[in-house]
Amino acid sequence: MRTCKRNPACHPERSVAESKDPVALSRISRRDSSTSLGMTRNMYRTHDCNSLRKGDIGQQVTLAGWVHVSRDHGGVIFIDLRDHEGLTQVVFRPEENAELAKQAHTLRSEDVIQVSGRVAPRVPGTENPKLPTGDIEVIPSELHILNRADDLPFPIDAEVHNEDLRMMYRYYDLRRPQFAHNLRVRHRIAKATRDYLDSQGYVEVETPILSKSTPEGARDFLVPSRLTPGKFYALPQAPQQYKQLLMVAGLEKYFQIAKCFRDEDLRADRQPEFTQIDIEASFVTPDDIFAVTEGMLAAIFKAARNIDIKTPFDRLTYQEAVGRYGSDKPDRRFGMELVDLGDDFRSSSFKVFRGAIDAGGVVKAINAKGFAGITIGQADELTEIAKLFGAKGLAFIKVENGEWKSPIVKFFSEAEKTALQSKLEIEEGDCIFFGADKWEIACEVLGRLRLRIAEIQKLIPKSEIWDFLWVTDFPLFQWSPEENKWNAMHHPFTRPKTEDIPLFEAKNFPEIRAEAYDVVLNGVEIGGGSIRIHEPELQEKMFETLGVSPEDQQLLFGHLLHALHLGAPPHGGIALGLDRLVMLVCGEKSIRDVMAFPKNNRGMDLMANSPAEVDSRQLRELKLRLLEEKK
RNA sequence: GGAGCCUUAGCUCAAUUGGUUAGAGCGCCGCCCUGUCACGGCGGAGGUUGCGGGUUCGAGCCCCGUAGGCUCCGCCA
Repeated sequence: MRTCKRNPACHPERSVAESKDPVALSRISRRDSSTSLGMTRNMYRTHDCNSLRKGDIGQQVTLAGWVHVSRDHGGVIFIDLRDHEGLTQVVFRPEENAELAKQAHTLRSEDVIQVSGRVAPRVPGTENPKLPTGDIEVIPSELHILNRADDLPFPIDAEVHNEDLRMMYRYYDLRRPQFAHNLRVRHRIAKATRDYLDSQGYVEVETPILSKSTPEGARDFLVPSRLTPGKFYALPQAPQQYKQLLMVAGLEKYFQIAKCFRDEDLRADRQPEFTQIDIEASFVTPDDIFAVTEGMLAAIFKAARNIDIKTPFDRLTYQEAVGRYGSDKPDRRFGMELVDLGDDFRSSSFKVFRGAIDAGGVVKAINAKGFAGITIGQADELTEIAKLFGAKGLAFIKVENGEWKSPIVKFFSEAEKTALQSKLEIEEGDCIFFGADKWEIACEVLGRLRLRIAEIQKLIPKSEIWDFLWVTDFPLFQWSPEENKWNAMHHPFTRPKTEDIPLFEAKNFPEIRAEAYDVVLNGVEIGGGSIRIHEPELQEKMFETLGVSPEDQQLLFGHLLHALHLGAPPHGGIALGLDRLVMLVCGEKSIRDVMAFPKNNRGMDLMANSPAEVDSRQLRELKLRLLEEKK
């Protein structure tokens, strides 16, 4: 599975992003060829390597690029010359120019050369239909070796799994057509974003990178201040407060393609520095934010992939999403929804189910169609997952030969069995998994099982599906048992739903819903936002609930509170993760594949070798001293 | 902080149950080759099997430890 990941033949539905084939790159490049042609005509070249066609036969041209591959027949030598646009075959013939052919014998992959010569038709029968330039070749009269390449650390036209090594030679790895494609898609997405938001009257404003640490949220990256020794800037986790202050400033429609920084552990889709499409507007309701986001995403998909996505997006409340899919970012590309069995087991004699319900919890189940053949290893793995997310164990029923196979079936009454049968639409070959616990735990456990089972059963459709949806009405607060206090689920500036504000007064915190929303694509959260609190009293009440003392409120958020007192308009917005979006559009599994210079798992750049030690003089200037490492 | 998987030539991988001198393809070097497009042919160099220890007559393979990579959990308002 892994080895064929990038083989287009295995996945014809995949984007050319998956392709290592330079031919595929040429296809997408043509869209831009009019602009790139203009750029390439200079002292180094008259055309790019994806320009020449039959109609150019007879022309004198100059090309420059890398030796992609050379096929040396002893006599005639074929060079596939590669640049960012594509490939052109260059043919050295001893009988045409012996001296040049001799030189061409020495060419190796990745040497940088410049050739001048005439465009010729290929010998009939030797045209290459796989190349856009496959009808012609260039017969050079001049060859300049601009730069030789040493022995290569790894091949760029083959799959290399050693990401470590690739990161060390990132500038070389980026020559892969896959990256040429991904970085172009990223550019187009950024451009479409700017163009669309500009058309809607949004103004791009840059906010400070040297910012201030705040107690809530992720760990900050700190930057020591030389001019005020002992004090630190923080790199922004998001431009959140600045954009709200821009609303107070009367800007009304703001956006920014903003670098954000969070000092947390990394994942395939998480880097310490990443990019958000950050949007904020005044006098808006969630519907306004939904509309501009949908319009923007439609423009992005049109520009990047020429895909027309369906708008408006479906909406699910948090309750619905978690209740039906066991996740606040449901992947709806397959079924296996959670089914509630509370009504059927309320007075059951099966103590595990009855007990969960009596304790105020739920009984839910999913039906994995055709999964009765589950192996012992798979069952163990799923049980591990269930336990990891808080279940005490995992009960399941295999339906084989018309028989329900499970140690728990004997506890079920006939009525209960009938209810299961009809609600879960049980058929021969199915496998039913149960969750009986507090609502949150039962849902999350089944949600995780659902995703893993879908993976095992390969339920996610091969064809490209772009399932966007909004998840709305998130809880405002989340209880933290570790800190023994309420935390903001989104962030402390999120406004409660107006109809829930009375609950706020009654200190019924778990019931309060926020005017907060996430946009989800194929089970991945690609963005989230909220309507913000614009009333200073409500903001103070919010801080109070979160355990921020009045003194700290002034110290940490004084500027924001003052701003709210100076006529802040109602406002709200959203932020979308650009890297994740590009990743999905490119069909990649990691955001590292859509960033030019990402960090590895431990936050290190193996190419530049950062982070690195600094000179003791630099530390002295900052009035910093390193602590001795404890052994 | 925790779990899983991985680490054999520059790269991608192989090596029966623990058994001779650790192999192949690509790349590299040399020679040959005039229509290829993953060109082809012949030859060659290239290895402390991540590192340390243990079990054994014998370890790439089994055990313990350790380092690194990736994925996940925690964490990421």
